[in-house]
Parts: sequence; C-alpha cells; structure tokens
Amino acid sequence: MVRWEPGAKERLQAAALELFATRGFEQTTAAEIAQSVGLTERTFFRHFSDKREVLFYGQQQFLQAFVDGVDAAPPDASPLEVIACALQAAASFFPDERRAYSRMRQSVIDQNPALQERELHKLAGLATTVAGALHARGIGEPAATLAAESGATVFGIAFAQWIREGERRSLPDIESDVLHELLNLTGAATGTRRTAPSRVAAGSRISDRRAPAAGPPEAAPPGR
Amino acid sequence: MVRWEPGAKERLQAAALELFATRGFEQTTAAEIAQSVGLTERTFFRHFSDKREVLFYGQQQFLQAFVDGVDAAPPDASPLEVIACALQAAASFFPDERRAYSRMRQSVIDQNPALQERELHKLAGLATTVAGALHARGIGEPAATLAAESGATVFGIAFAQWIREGERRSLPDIESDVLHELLNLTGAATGTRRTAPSRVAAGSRISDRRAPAAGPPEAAPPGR
DNA sequence: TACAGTGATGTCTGTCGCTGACATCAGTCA
DNA sequence: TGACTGATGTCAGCGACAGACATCACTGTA
Repeated sequence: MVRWEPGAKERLQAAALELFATRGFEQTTAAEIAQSVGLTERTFFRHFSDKREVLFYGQQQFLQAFVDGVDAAPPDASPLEVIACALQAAASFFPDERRAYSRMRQSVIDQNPALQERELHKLAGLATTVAGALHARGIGEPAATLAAESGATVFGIAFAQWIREGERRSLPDIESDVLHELLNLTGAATGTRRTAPSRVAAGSRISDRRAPAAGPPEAAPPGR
Repeated sequence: MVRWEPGAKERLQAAALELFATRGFEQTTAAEIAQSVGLTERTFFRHFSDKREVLFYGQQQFLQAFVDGVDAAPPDASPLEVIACALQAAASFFPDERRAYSRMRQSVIDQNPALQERELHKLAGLATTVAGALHARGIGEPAATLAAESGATVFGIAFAQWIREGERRSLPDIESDVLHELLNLTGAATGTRRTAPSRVAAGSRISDRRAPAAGPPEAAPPGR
C-alpha cells in the first residue's frame, strides 16, 4: 500500500476551487481545504506559497506558450504582428472544452479583490516576460513594453469576452477581433479579418482620424 | 490642551514610508508604525484598511483628475485624443518638485511584490473608471476599455520613465512621447511630435499596412 | 452650568495566514 | 541491512486584521 495518495497538489487545487465557489474565498480557510483532501494546513502551504496561489499555480506553461508564440513569429514581423502570433499561440491553452471551467474560476476571482490583485500581477508578469522576448528580437524601449502590455490587454479583454455567458466564438477569433479593434482605435486597420464596429460610436469617431503620413521617422527624443 | 495631535493619517503615512524605506516593508509591523507616531496598532487599522493601503491612500484626487481630463476633452475628439487629454490632466498631480518623493515611494513599492500587486490593482481601477467615462461619451466596447487600458499603460510607462534617475523631461512631455510611440507601433502617427522608431522592426512591417486614407497633417491631439 | 452626545482613540481578545524546527515513516538504493 | 530521501504531520509562534467595549476631550443644548 502507498503511504500517500498521489497528486496532492491537484487535489488541493480542485478542492480549493470548489470550496471558494461555494463558501467564498475569505470564508474558506487553508486548513479546511487541506482537511477536505486529507492533508494538513502545513502541507497546503508547502505546495502553495500562499492561499491565493492555489488558483494560479500552473500558469507557467501558458506563459511559455505566449513566449513561444513570440519566438515563432517570422523574423521580419512588426511588434504587433509578433504579438498577434503570441496571442494565437497562447489561445491553444483555452480550447472550448475548458470554457466552463474557466468561467467558474473567473467568477471566484471576480468576487474577491485579493484574487484580482494576484491575477493582475500574473498578467503584468506576462507582459514583462513578453517584453523581454521582444527585446531579444531587437525591439527597443518603450516599443517592446508598449507592445507587450497591449498584448496583455488584448488577451485580457478577449478572455473576458470568451468567458461571457452566451459567447460562442473561439478565443483566437475573439483575440483577433479585439486586436483589430485596437488597430482601428489607433487609426490603422489591417488585412484579413475586419471587425464590425462593436457598438455605437466604436467606428464612427475613429474613422475620421487623419492618417499619419508615415513620415521619415527620425529625431528620437533624448530619453531613448 | 488638545487630546489628540491632528493629522493622524498623514503622520502614519509619513512614518510608514520612512520605515518601509529603511527597514523594508515586511520587516516593519503595523504596530511599529503606529507606535512611532504615538498611536496604537488598532488605530492604524482604523485609518487604513490594510498595511499596504498606507502607501496608496489619497489617490482619489489623481483618479478624479484623470476623469476630469476625459470630461474636458472636446466632444468630437477620438477616444485616443480623449485619453491624451486625460493624461495631460493627470500629470498635473506630478510637478517636478514631487519627483524625489515619487522616486522614493516607488523604490519601496518596487521592492515588494505585495505592494506591486496593490499598485496594479489601483491602476486597473483607474482604467475601469476611465472606461466608464468613455462610455458616457458614447464610446462602445471594446473600444472604451481598450482605450482606457492603453491610457493606463502609457501613464505607467511614462511615470516609470519620469522617475528614472537622470530623467529631466516633465511628465506631460514623456507621456506625449510614449503616446506617440504607441501610435507609431500600431502604424498611425499623428501631428506634431514624432518619435523615432525605437529600434529595428518598429516601422518596418507596419508601414506596409494599408494606410488609412491620410488626411492633412492637421489637428494635433488636443491634449496639449 | 450641567449634561448628554460624538468621535478619535486605547484595550482586550480572538481568528487566520503563514513559517521554522523537528519528527515520522514508506520506499529506494548502495 | 542500513543509510538516505521525500512527502507528510506536529508544535509553537509571529503578525495582520477585526469585533466589542471603554475612555475622554470637545461640542452643542437645555
């Protein structure tokens, strides 16, 4: 006979999500989570650095997928095209089967500021990492950070939409729409998929922007 | 004689920053902060909902300035022009005299993940509020959120640069540069201040996007 | 002038997140 | 067979925070 049931970490994660969903995050103690799967509080904290982390552990691979997407982009791609690649690559982590689970998890997070803070922190870490990958492609600052943060923003908005009740489109499709909307916003629209103006003024005011003569870009500001 | 020294909250804030800077955030207990200004731990927590909040309390006015900037934008301004207005309005909270203080405060935050989380949460709250203000102008989703998040990103990057040792430009100037860099990135650059492509690919692929029918190089963003 | 609020504070006590130190014990491997 | 390892349990303690209640200068009012 085995001394310990295997997969302690996964069992703790599942139990935690379940308890958080039913009782609420703050009303659930770490000791309760541990007990519910036959472990002790001490063991819980050996697996997770803190109580919130039980909901966030394992995003390493997601982050890696994002970075892989960056690295897989063609060498002559513009920063935003690189981001588009990364977004598509990352979306592979969220097949439609996972939608219900993601929805449940997110509803727990949405109900607790402490969890929201952790989520934002993770997303910021993603942006930082992606910015690093962009640096490695020779992209400077602040372009790299700007592009990375924009990517994170697009992902966040697209994910939130993907989760929304009644939404049928796949995550990559939504990502693509949101990214195009971003280009729309800033006055440049591109290529294949065109986004319908999502609501009222979305496309109206935007479209009357004078477009920038993509002039000879010289004379950088001193800061960099 | 008075029973209590006035300005308990401000005294706590000042003492906290001082102690955090010297001993570190985690090495400083709430009780110590309180004692250092002749108060008790209990009183500390009556003024601040949690230990981190002592560094963030009072940003209400900053947020309000941002929103006021949105509301003050001309009615026919594009979302990004509105954001430009808001950025300029918000910058009034950070005159050059405040740079040293901001730098110190930020160095404390940068050294502690818990504080970074709170900062990100506040910034996200800003974006949410601004998105609401954009809705009120008739801008739909996801344009409003996209614009608001972009504004928050630009502010964050600009602020970080403003704080940087050796930086001399004013915050509004940096904001303007970063915002233009964002437009550059997405292929649209506008009006007056042109930013050089930050490095290699910045302008390459982008420039072959079908340029949105270029208008006269008129109308600089109203923000400045 | 007495006196009942009011509000900022202190005191006491308790819960929970989290940690260090140490013990346990099934399985592994020399 | 015996040392070693790794996942776990036990114990004790710190610090963040919250509820309940007491205190007491100050204020307005009768």
